[in-house]
Amino acid sequence: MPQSRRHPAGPAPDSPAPRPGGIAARASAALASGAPEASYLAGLNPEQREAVETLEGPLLVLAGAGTGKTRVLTARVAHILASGRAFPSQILVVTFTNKAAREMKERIHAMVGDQIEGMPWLGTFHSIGVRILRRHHELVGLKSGFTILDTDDQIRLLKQLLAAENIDEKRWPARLLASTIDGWKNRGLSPKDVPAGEGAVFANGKGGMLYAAYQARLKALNAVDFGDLLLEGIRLFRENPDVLAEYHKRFKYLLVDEYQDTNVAQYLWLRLLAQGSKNVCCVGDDDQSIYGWRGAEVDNILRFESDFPGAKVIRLERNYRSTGHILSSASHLIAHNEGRLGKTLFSEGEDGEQVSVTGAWDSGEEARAVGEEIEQLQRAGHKLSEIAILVRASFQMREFEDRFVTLGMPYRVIGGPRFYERAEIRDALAYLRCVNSPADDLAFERIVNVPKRGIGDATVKQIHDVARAAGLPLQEAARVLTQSEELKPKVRGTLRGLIEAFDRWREQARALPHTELAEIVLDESGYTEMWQKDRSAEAAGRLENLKELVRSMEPFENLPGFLEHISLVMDADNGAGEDAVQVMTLHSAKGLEFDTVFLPGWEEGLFPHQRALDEQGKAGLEEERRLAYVGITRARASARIWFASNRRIHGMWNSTVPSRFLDELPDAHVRVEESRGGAGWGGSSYGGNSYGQSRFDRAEPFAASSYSTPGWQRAQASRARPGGGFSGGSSGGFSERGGKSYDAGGGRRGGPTVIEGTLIASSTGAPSAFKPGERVFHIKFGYGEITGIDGNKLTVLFDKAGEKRVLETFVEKT
DNA sequence: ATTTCATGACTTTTT
DNA sequence: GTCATGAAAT
Repeated sequence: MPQSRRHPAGPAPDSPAPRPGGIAARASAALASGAPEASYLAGLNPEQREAVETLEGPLLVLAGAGTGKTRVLTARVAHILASGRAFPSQILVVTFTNKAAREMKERIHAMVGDQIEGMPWLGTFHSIGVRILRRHHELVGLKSGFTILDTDDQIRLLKQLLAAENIDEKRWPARLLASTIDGWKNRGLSPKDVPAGEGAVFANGKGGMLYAAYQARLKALNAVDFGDLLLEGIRLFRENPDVLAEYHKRFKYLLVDEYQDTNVAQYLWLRLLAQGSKNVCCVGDDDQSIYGWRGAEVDNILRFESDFPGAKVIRLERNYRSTGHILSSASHLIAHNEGRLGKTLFSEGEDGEQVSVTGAWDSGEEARAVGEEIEQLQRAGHKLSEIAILVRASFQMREFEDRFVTLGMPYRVIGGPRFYERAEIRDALAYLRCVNSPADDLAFERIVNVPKRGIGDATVKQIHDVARAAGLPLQEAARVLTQSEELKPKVRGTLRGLIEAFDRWREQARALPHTELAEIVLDESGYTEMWQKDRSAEAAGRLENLKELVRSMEPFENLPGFLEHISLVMDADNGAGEDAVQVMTLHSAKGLEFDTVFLPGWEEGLFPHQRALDEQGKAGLEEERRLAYVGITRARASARIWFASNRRIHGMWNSTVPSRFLDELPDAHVRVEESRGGAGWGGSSYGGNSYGQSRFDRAEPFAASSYSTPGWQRAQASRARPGGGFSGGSSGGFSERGGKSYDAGGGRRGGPTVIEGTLIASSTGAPSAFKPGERVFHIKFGYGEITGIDGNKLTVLFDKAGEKRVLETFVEKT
């Protein structure tokens, strides 16, 4: 690592002392004189290399899917350091997620070694935002040690405000107000900036006022929400030019990842900081902008050149991930969008396998067939962790999960409720927050009656009244109240017990390590016991989570340190690595890649989602299309798209029409397949033939729907075509206009309906160790009673989940 | 104060 | 159909 030696050893990392001239000159001289190429440049293609080496002035790197965007960012940091143009502490690197920040950190570490230790300004927008606010808290009217509210706290606070204003929470839910305020904050609007008309939309003109009241409450609680971390930062910079100037001096180079996801507030924040050195490098892909619904402005990336005068744009179009057919399909699809900066991805790899499109009769068959294909892949030696199922909406996951549970196929759901969002974790954290800070009213409110200890709404209201009257935090108010005669003796006793417990824990906190303290708190509060008594399926997992929480505290110095970290980093590393099929939404798949990707549910209404079309019109459609593009480009070698002809929506069975996106795929790169599993596999898991019959009843107009016209037209056409039958047969239905024709799986089913029962009957084996009537426990479904046994498959009536068929290896006797 | 019942929503999700 | 939330019943 020659670059580490080039670095001056003299000044402390944080000292600005810029004397890059001499070093830079030496570095470039070394490069020019044909010195051995720096290791971080090895293997970069010409465009990547240009993006790494163009250090001065604004730069936009348009990096298509799989073109080595992170590689460029990390190499660029290495290059800045190696050339001695800046100290590690003078580089600002912002990402969106903690995960991205972590990965970036690791990869930079691999390149530059310990210099990464001197980079405190690598993190998410929000973590850097807090860092700045903590340094200048007094300038924005906050006391040191201000707390950061999570969404739950936010909603609770808003509910109180709505109640105080006598606004009907039914008609104007706090949740809606929260997202409205969030939206304003995303757009960089403080209460006075909200256009009057917009502020009036909520609760008959009270929206703007509520926003202002909310901000006032935050200040009173010495708290900020996530939006404030940026918004207050912007205000700080605008009102204090000297502070801004300090940061201008500090940040010589700014790097931004996933620029297409920035919202207006983030853009403003960044622009203020970038006005200093002007060396701002944004990396992103307008075609992967899929977060418009939470405030991301594709416009930011489209406007980059005019926002940052003199900006240079470099396109990375050489794809290293996917095979030819996959890449061509994705490119052809995304080309239907207008308003793109435009990139043409190419690869030098092989064409590989075509993208397959398969129709299934219904979502159940879709899951079954996909499950079967995965079993085949597994038998062929594919790793399960290289197979992903990417769905549009999370409700689609359940059917796959159920299927995998039945098959005994290991799977892992990515996303879903995150670790720190789980109720038990939030409760535990609320206890710790109360110990840490007696003034944390929101935390106190959360746990005052968890576990149930008889302190209900009425008592809480009394505490509130005392608190408001005396200007005390809730905990202190509660203490005062227990000293008075106002409470019933029983309630008074328990409340006093709780307050005393907190006092005791606070005392112990001085002496004990914080992990031990946490265990004591959870134990003595009765919280652990509450879950131990719980007989539901999740209880065991929750207790496990609590243990995990305590473990996760270990690396931290003390309790406050841990709590600060937690409020920003709401994710935990859910132990990856095991060999399991990955199930997730398209959104959470961004940035990942797999050998094989299944893309189920490509039907009008689901994908593109009806609501995106209704609410956002063309912009919504284009974002959905970008989502489709993201989905296809996740695949290295195999992309398999599915659609079902029937799907249950809100509990009702609906006929569906294949997605218009299927029309937009290029014929040459797509292979239309018939659903595997034909007769004998179709049908429902209920095993009832009444359902099989109804299938035929409903099937007629839809099963053979060709999709060479846009979705809704197709729907009209197929309805208007009574002769168009399901009986198209295994020849693959018929096609209009010579276009592609998709035959839903049901189409080739000519004979009598064979239900899954045949399969079950054939799976006889050794006598089961279980008996009907026995109580069992299942990791996913909880407790239940065996109602039937068939070989190694049990039918169990679960207390919570209803009747399910499961493999006996997945249950244990209770 | 707690349990049970009914009502309504039901895309995506980070910080 | 299913889940969460809020109001009536206990």
